[in-house]
Amino acid sequence: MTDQATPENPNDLAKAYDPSAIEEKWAKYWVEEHLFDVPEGAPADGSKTFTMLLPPPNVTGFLHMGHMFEHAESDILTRWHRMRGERALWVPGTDHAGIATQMLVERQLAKEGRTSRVDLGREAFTARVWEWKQQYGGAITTQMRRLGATVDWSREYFTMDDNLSTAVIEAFVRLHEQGLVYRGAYIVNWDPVLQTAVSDLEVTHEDRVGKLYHLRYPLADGTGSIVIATTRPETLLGDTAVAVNPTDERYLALIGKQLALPLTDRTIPIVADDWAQPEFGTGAVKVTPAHDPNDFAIGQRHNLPSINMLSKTATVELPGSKYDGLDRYVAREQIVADLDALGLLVAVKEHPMSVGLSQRSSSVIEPRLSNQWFVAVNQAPASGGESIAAKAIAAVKTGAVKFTPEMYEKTYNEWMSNIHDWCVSRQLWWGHRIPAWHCANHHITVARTAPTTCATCGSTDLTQDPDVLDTWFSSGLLPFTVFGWPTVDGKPTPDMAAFYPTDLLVTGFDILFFWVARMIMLGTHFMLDVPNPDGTPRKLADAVPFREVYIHGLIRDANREKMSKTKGNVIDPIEIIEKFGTDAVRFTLASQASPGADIPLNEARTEGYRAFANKIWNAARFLFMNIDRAPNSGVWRKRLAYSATQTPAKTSSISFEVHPETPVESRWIVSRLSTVCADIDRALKVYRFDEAAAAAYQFFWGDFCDWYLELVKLRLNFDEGDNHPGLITLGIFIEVFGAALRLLSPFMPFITEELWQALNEKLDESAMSTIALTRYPQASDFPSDPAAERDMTLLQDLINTIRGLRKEMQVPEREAAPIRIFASDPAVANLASANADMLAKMARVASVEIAPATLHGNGARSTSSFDVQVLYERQIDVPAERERLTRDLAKYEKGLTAANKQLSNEAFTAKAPAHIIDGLRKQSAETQILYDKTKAALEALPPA
RNA sequence: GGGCUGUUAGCUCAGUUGGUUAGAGCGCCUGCCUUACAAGCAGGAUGUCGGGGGUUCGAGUCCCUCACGGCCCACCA
Repeated sequence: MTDQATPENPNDLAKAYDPSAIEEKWAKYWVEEHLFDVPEGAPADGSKTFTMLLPPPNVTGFLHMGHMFEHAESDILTRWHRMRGERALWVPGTDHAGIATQMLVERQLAKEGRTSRVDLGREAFTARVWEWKQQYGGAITTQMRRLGATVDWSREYFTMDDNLSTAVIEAFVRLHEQGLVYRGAYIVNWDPVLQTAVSDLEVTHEDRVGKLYHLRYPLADGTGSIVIATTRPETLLGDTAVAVNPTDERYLALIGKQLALPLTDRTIPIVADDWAQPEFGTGAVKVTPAHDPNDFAIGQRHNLPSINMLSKTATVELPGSKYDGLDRYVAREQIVADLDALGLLVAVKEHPMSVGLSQRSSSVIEPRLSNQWFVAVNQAPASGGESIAAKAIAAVKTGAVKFTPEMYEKTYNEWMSNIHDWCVSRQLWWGHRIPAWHCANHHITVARTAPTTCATCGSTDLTQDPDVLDTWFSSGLLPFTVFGWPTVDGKPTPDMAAFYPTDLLVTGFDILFFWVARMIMLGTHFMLDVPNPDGTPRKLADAVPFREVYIHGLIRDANREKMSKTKGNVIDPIEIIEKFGTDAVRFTLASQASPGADIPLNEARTEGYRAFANKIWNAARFLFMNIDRAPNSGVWRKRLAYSATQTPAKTSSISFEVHPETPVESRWIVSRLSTVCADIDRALKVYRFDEAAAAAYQFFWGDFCDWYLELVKLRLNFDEGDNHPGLITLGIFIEVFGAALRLLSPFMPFITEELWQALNEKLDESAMSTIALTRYPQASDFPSDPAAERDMTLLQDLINTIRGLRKEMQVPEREAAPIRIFASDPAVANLASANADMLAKMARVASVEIAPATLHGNGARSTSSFDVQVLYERQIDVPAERERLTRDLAKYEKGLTAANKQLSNEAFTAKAPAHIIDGLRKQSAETQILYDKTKAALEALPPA
């Protein structure tokens, strides 16, 4: 704790809150004390569990604002559930991130001027990647520790850990056994820079203006020609047909004829296929089965050969051809020029098109025919049952998995219903190697461990498939592999029994298909085979990887722009944290977080929440100062003892004592506390972090500091012995403050921990422990007191009215002035006289005079229940007062007219619900009073 | 081509199933160093709820339409 005690400030907190002085200490404490580690298996005491999997960041990654946002939301929920007495488990880990990591190490090699990965060899290269991983990997998890994320570090995993790798192999082999994995030559998205296939999802599309070339292909018999249209003329070298639509009358006569393919010595047929659209281009399309997915399909339909004419690096690969070895774009220009020279270039038109780019390398994807491994997602397993996609669709349709916001269910269904087989092989070295072995006779043996002989021909000449699996294949298994799948005996492990299905997944929509959908597919597929803990067969509803998915928005900059390095508008979380403190940043994020909503980050807002932290800090200073002043009495110590023993497990038999003679502000604040507890719980249940944060903020600043803390200054007198009401008030003050800290703790863990422990220390509580393991305040813990709330509201009205009047009359800030209250209701008058000290403190009232009637005009301010005058020599500013009254009058008149018009509408009174009509009547009556009063006051003003 | 989504105060956003006079933070104006806090206190101003039409006793909220944004999916040579 910082120690800047001064005679003026007889407490030991610094005058302003300095996050940097305390955050590291607590971050370290939370980790080192293993406070959030969760033991294996179900809790012995039968308490509920709450389980989440951290979306594993790439091992190469650094923390950005998006992580911090996601982690803040997740941590708020985890802390909240934990404080509610649940066994909260948040499992962290990192992903080996095949492509990203391999790229990074390759780049490093290049920078060192060392040999390429190919020269290094596979074994040495992967060793090098592991080395890199040990040394630099997992920067994010280090940063997470500093930010106080309450994950269970004892369970931290890496997707290439031995047990997880074994599970990946098991999953692949089982899919193969079920006939759901196959290998074949298909058109895939080829990244010529990374030299690997990538899945459809890893291709992003960009609109560009390209060129559409019209090329003439002469008939082989010399009787004519046909003009085709293409955007990629270089692929002409791989053409094996030209297709026209069977209904296209222009070409009917040509169907079946042979064309002399220009620049080659090959002839190719003209085929009829529906794919060719008469309206597009010339209506005739060249068919290149090896380099276009549609052409591949046409090739299949018409039994056309495929000519693979592009290499792995997208250069022309046609030995003997003059174009052999040319880059695809160089070849394009060359070929167009050559065709032009031959008079076969008919036209070149600008053509808007969408170009497929590799998400990782940004290179233009080249569709390429190659041998790849696929997961058959639409096929029923050999052993029976439904396809992977069917189960994944059912999981969401039946509500076993729920999305927030709900609209993502639609997106998910749409995608899942049109899903293609999943290309899972990658031509990389870093990742889980595919457990398949090829023999010299081109047979493939898929096995859990390296086989000695080929399963088909018995050959012993075996080499393992060089490819590795898509990173998302392994991460898609995580919800059950982290809990011990596959199990030796087929029964669930204790962890699986306790924590699967997990309760919630917090993630962004950017990995909805990549990861969320894959987890649902693989979870429902594999876990359906694992029986329930009691031995009964598992149902789909309990095979799902998580019961709920909460999808958050994107972090944007202050102008709602997406953050990107090229735009240079990236906000570094560490920087902003150093500037404002972790709690302030967390609160900023929470205060704007509602399902699906993007977060525009602007510093002004964070500045405001830094001020909020400072406010909390200073409220503590004030409390501590009073504790120091107070005699060492059991009265308030009992209060704190009560507070400190509030463990999450204690869920009942709690009663907070408030005596009827306790001053109104204390009864009021306790009642408000009850309400705000309910509000926060309600909001967090539906992921309205913004509403929860606003409720906590408003309560602490608006109610607790602005009103309670000021009023309590009237009560905290300790010079009359042990049972003085001041001590009772101090006890309530301590308890409400403690509860407020606990309420805020999930949102602002650092400052609340610091102050909670400081408070405990101050009260010599020996059983000190982290605030994170105390009970989350519940509405039922505190008595609701409608009478106190009503009285307090009236007093606040009175004080606000007097303040406004004083301001208008320009009564000097420090000068007290007498007031006169006119109220027809004696209860109002009584309340005012009984709380004259409150009025004096809050509105500088010198004395209160009561007049039993109402007053119209004469410099009074009015509400519907009272009029009040400030008795001061200075006259009110007549023109200003007239202006204000005129404005009010117009407002009331408008409201009155509208209300009365509606009330006299028979259709309204006949159809509207009673409470609406009553409400409107009441409002109309009140407005009428205000109108009359205002009108009278206006008339009473001296003439202009 | 298909789908989703947004437009509310100068700025960034709330506004639950349609219901009483639309809110918050920041910013702005005025006055205060009032012993927890100037990262503070008190008071104040600010809205044709994107345009138009419809349903309804009643619309920021539901429907249609237009305008301008944003996002996702897709095998348009």
